[in-house]
This record gives sequence, C-alpha cells and structure tokens, in this order.
Amino acid sequence: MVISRVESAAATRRSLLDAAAGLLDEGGPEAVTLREVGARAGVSRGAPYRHFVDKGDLLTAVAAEAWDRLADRAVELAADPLTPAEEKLRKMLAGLLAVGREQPHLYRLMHQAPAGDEVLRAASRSQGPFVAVLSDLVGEDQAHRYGALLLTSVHGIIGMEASGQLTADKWHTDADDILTLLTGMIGDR
Amino acid sequence: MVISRVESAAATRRSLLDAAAGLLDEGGPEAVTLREVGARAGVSRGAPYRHFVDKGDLLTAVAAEAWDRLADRAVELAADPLTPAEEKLRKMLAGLLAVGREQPHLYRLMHQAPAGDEVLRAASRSQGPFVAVLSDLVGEDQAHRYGALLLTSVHGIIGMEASGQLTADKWHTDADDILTLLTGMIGDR
DNA sequence: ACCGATGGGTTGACATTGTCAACTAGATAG
DNA sequence: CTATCTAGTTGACAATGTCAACCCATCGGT
Repeated sequence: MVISRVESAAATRRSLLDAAAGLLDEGGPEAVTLREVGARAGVSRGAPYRHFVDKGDLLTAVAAEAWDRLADRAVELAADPLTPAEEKLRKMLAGLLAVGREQPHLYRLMHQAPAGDEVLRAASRSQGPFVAVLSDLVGEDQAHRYGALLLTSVHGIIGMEASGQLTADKWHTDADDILTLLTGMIGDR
Repeated sequence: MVISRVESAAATRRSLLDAAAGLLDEGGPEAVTLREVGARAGVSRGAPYRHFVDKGDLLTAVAAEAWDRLADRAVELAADPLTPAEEKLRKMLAGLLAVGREQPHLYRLMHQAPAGDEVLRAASRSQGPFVAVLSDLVGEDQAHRYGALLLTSVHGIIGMEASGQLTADKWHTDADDILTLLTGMIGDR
C-alpha cells in the first residue's frame, strides 16, 4: 500500500489529536504540552503548527470531535425504531454523564467558555435528535423547554459531582436520584 | 496611625488577593501571572510566596473568599424574618446567577475540579441556610433532594449560558424561564 | 524524464512564566 | 543593644508556546 502525501499528513493530524486527547485524559490540561503531543505522535514540537494554528486550535478540535461522537450516537439512537422514547432519552443523558465521569478533563474542555464556532456547531448537532425524542414524550410545543431544562440539569450535576460539591452524605441524594426526580416531574406533565 | 509588621503583612496579603481577583475578572485565567499580581499589589514577583505556597494556593484563596461572600449573604438572608421563603430562595439563586454572569472567570475558578478542602468548606457553609429556606417550602424531608436539584440546575444553566450553548434562539427559552419552570414544578409538590 | 513549486517537518531561538535559593533590611523579643 | 525573625527582593533556571529559517520528499506541468 502506497501512502500519498495528503494521506500521511492526515495520519499525522489524527495522531496529534489522539495524543492530545490521551494526554488530557491521563494528566489533565497541564499535561497537554505541544512538545509531549508531538513526541507521542512521533513528530517534533513544531509539527502541530502545520495542522493547527496554535495550541488552542488543537484543543478546540479535540473538543469538537468529542461533541461529534456524542452527536453521532444521538442521531443513531433517535433513528432506532425499536427502543422506546423514554429509553432513548435515558441513554442520551447517560452518554453525557459517562463522558463527565470517565473523561472529566475532556468534558471540561468541551464546555470551555466561550466555545468557538467549530465546537458550537458540533455540539448543536445533537440537539435535533434530542428534541425529537422529547417531542414524543412531552409534545412538540414543550420539547425545547424541557430539553433545555434536562440538558442544563445534567450539565450541572456533572459539574458539581466533579468538583466534589455534590456528595451523597451532604445532600442525601445523588446524580441518579436527582435525574429520576426530574424525569418523574416531567413525566407527570 | 502606626502599622505593625503583621498588619502590613496582612495588608499585602489582601492586596495580592484583590490583585489576583481583579486580573482574573478583567483578563481571565491567562492574565493572572504572579509577576502581574505582584506589580498590581505594589510588590515584586516573589512576594506572593511569603503568603501562599504557590500560584494554585493563591487562586484557591480567591475562590474560597468568593464562596464565603455568597455564604455570608445566604446566612443573612435566611435570618431575615421579614422576607417570605420563596423570595429568599429566589434571591439566593439570583446571587449565584449574578456571579456566573458578571464574573464568569471567578465563577469557573470556584468550581475548578477537584476543589480543595478550603474551597469545599467555604462552599458548604451556605448549604445550611439554603436547605433551611427550602424546608419552609417543600418540607424538611424533601429539602435536601430539591436543594440539590435546584443547585445543580442553576449551575448547569450558568455553565451552558457561559459557553454559548444555551441561547434563546436555539432553545426557545432562557435561564429565567427554565428556573420558573423548575420552581413551578417544585411548587406543585 | 526533468524542474520548479508546494507543503509537511525539523531545529534554533526567544519571550514569558512559575519557582527556588541566596540575600537584604526593618521590626521585634529578650 | 543585640540576636532573631520574616516580609520582601533579585538572580537564576527549567518548561513552554511560538516564530523564522531551513530541509526535503512529493507533485503538477512541460
């Protein structure tokens, strides 16, 4: 197999993104240095500048890809005719929760303020399927409102859990309990 | 007025904290360099090390002070016998929202994960009055659950608002609307 | 088959920054 | 009055993001 120039360049770009994401997961934002990213990708410290305008641009791309993965799963889920709407909703929210818990640094990066255009577009892509599922549950006219309520709530749960402010001993509750409380209140509508 | 050595040291510490908070507000985390903090406080770049173990410790102190200010207001509010419970609740949540909107960098710092002991203690101090107010509204047995729900929701609203993901044109709603939706649902209990 | 151009990659260099060690000097205790 | 303590300063150093100059393999046109 012969690799063309553009193919090898694309491969390097992929390696850089993976290296940055890996370092972020393992050591947090501090651990993501362009030198280490380059080394892990098998190139030198200056190579990233051939693919990203600066470090921030690289991190933006990492965040956008993470949002895209979530959006892909949301689209996939929404299109599935077999699973009931409630389960779709639960799985979508669980996907967010999973990222927040298993890749907290990546999750923080995805919400870094203010998000660039690329990130916002990727993040918005999951809105369609999300609202569609909610329409089946609470009606089309209220879907957006409840969607916003659910998303912000889950985001808040993840954030406060990560910072150690939401603990079972202090609040006599936990993330799952809050979510059932919330979805229960919505279900009553 | 004669100033003793400890008094001047305490004054320097105050200046350092104010300088760091000011730089954070004005230019974000990037703008907070120990050299600039020192300059703004009228001392040199090494002076902060006489009051804080390192840069992180200084920022932790800034965050803890911000939480303490909120807690002071919460205690004050809860003790006021004139205002009704609903208004107390609204004002407490509004206080959080105000910090998130007017001092977004400070707000992010306050939730930086994982929070140190000092920050957690300061943040927890407002829990008592907050839950107390909620007890008047939803009963003592449910106060903690609804408290956690409200806090996480507000936190999520602030975060998604700050990152530009919660906009009126995308969700046909806004922070206030979500909050009234939420408090309305709670009021029905 | 040659050749100039293009663009990915490397390396040297520099400014910024956090941090430490050695040092100074003014206040304080005895 | 002296010894001590300690807030504060300064020089130095390593790490890091970034730019400029350079190298060279590939590719399109002739």
